[in-house]
Amino acid sequence: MCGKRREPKRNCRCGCQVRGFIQPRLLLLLAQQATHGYDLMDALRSTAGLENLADPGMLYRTLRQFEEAGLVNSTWDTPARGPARRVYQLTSAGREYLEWWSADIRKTRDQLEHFLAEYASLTRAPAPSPTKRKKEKRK
Amino acid sequence: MCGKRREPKRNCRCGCQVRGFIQPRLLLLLAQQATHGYDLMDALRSTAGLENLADPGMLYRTLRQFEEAGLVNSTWDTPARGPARRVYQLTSAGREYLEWWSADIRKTRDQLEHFLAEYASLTRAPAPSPTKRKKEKRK
DNA sequence: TCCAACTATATGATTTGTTCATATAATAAG
DNA sequence: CTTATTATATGAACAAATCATATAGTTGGA
Repeated sequence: MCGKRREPKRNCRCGCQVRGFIQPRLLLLLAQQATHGYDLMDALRSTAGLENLADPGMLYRTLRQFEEAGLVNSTWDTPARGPARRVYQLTSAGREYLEWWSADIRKTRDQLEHFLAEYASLTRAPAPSPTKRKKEKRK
Repeated sequence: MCGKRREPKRNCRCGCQVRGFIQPRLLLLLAQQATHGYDLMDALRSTAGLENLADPGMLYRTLRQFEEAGLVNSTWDTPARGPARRVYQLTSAGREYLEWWSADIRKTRDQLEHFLAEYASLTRAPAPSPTKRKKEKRK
């Protein structure tokens, strides 16, 4: 199902995507090495399953937001050849935020794990006896 | 960071959320047992970390979309006491879609796992030697 | 030399998903 | 007779993601 079952789009939003996953990905890449937007885009594109995170629009906007929020600093790099590039480097606030993200992502992973376990137990027991969900009356 | 660092909201969207995660959750619940919206809401609310998926607006809209897409059928149940309730039951198309979702969620979990592994390796090696990312020139 | 492809950054418009607010109605409890 | 609970639902507002497009310098080839 894709909303109203329209024509298949080039980049269908259907399916499981982690909201804002571009943020921790970028922070992690910048934690590994200070670099510029285009390079980050390349890095995302070459990571399996993250190709669609590499929309230039999202990417550059996110980097600007990071800077506004003080998570990164940027300086212009004018290399001998090629156009100028804005190089971003993580601040300590950015590192903290990355830390927070990783804790958050751990929680989300646990939720997905929980879902998968439930689904597996369902498919193992093909004839589900109608197990009534109890609803505990509050107070 | 929360967009533009505004006042804390009651249900801040910040953080890692799986886009559309209410969909597989509902399908799984309905695969376990045919039931109505309010009961599904209760079930979601009692699952840790999924409380905010239980917005009535989202929930009822999603159920209607499911029906439009042929993933569920609904019938009215008018119990001896209490207001009428629309009971949803999963169709075979719905079961297929749930299957597809579980495969998709597995992928997402793997991505999160990959992120966490990378982050862990970064924090294990506190002084990151500037490991240049190679960019393979395409043809 | 001109044109295409690549590197690099950026913004506007639109769509979709989520949240918030609110409406309805029947029943149950005090 | 008022309030709380059960139950379904819609409209408005907002946020995130996508799609489309703009720019400009560089590199390589015809």
